[in-house]
Amino acid sequence: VSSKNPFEPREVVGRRNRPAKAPLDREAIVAAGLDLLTREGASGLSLRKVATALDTGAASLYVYVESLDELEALVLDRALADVALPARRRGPWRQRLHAVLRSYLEVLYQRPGLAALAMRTVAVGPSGLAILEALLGLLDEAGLAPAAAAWAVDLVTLHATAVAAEQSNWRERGDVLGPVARVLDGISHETHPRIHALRADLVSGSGQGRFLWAVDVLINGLLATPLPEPDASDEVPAP
Amino acid sequence: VSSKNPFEPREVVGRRNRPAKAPLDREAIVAAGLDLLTREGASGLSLRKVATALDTGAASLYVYVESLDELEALVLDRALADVALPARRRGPWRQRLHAVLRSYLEVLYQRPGLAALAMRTVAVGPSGLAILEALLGLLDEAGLAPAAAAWAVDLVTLHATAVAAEQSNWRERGDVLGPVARVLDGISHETHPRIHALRADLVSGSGQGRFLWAVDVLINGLLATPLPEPDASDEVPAP
DNA sequence: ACCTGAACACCGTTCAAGT
DNA sequence: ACCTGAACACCGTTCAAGT
Repeated sequence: VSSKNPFEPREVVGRRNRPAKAPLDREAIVAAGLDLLTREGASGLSLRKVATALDTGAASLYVYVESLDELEALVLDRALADVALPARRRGPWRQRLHAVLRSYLEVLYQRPGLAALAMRTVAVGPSGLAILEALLGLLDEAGLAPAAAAWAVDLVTLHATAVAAEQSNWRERGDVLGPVARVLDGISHETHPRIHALRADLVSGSGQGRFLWAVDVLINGLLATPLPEPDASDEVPAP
Repeated sequence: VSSKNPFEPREVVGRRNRPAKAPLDREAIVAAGLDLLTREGASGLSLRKVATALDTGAASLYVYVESLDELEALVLDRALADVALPARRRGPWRQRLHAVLRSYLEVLYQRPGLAALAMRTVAVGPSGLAILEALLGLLDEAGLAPAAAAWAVDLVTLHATAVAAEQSNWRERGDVLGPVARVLDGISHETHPRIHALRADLVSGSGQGRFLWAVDVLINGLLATPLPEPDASDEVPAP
């Protein structure tokens, strides 16, 4: 059978038999999810789109993944593998701490929608745990008591995640900060004297500069603030 | 016509003519939205559900509201009207600052889904501006330079919002912190010595206690950290 | 055991048609 | 000017039916 004739019906290879396409697999699902998220943003990570990318139907994914929530947690942890952790214990701890947090921020910021995802998911996969372990080490080097370091690591990662989420949002909608600045410019001195006076300062500075300043605020505050007494009641910690 | 007979067909009042139901109106739409959000959580605030609550179709809302995004911003600001701001300038500023932030946290925390909404919306409505103005005053009392107060107010509200979002999330899913604690308990001392050692401290303390401690960390850090030089480049601020 | 299509119960937004 | 129903292009999840 000479099959050079272009008009002859092409032999339709069953989609299932194409060796190029990896068979369905938890790994492949997570990889496709992260890929879609990176390329299309928050709305790209849906079970239906992941399924389409893998040449199947959404229902088929449920064999490998319990729900969209679980897939999101897996995608987040896979992305967090890219966070650069300090290899050796060299140089000032503050610099290394800055570097880890900046890397974390960047990983979240580079994938639109990933930060929002991190806000609603506790990262306890292998990558998340590695970051946690590294941060605990750095906070120990900083001189924090172990129990304080435990609370501090939460504070510091929550801050970085929130900043990434806020900024990713602005970017995804296109408005960087312009509309806010315009609102602030319209604020009357009579009703809101402080906002009026500070209207420029409120939106000043680059995201990067403000983030690193905030990290220093956190570090300096942590060094200056002891844990509250482990009293049974919920009292205000002593200043 | 004696209409006491219960079997007589009730006179069906045209839905449009019932005086009990307020006519469509931006105010009514926002009120219905906040009501749904409060009672049903994040998934309660949808254009279709608001429309059903107001006895109309989703399309009708577009006369009064540009999009779901705009409705969300309006609902957020209306909810923020409940935040308690200090009436007079009495008592230590730190206590009043704690009180404002705790009230803000509570308002967000009491309406499931509102915190997540606040994470993706800049609150520049009347209520949001009133809170901003009050916080700027308190940070001025604390002794911060005006420009520092401008950045600080952002840092402090972002933190409170993020904490509310994180905790609302846990509550909405039912798992308070148990699953995380179980994961941490399974962490090996060999691979993650610090996480293993601190597995109890990482999840210890009440949300309230941790929040107030974190606020003090922020305040103390702000008092100890000057703004970076307004250099053109994005340098790390001096510690 | 794995995969599938169809169905269910939802979304935001648009638009032609009515009053 | 305001309201409406229907349509469009999506969702996550379930389930009976196939192999």
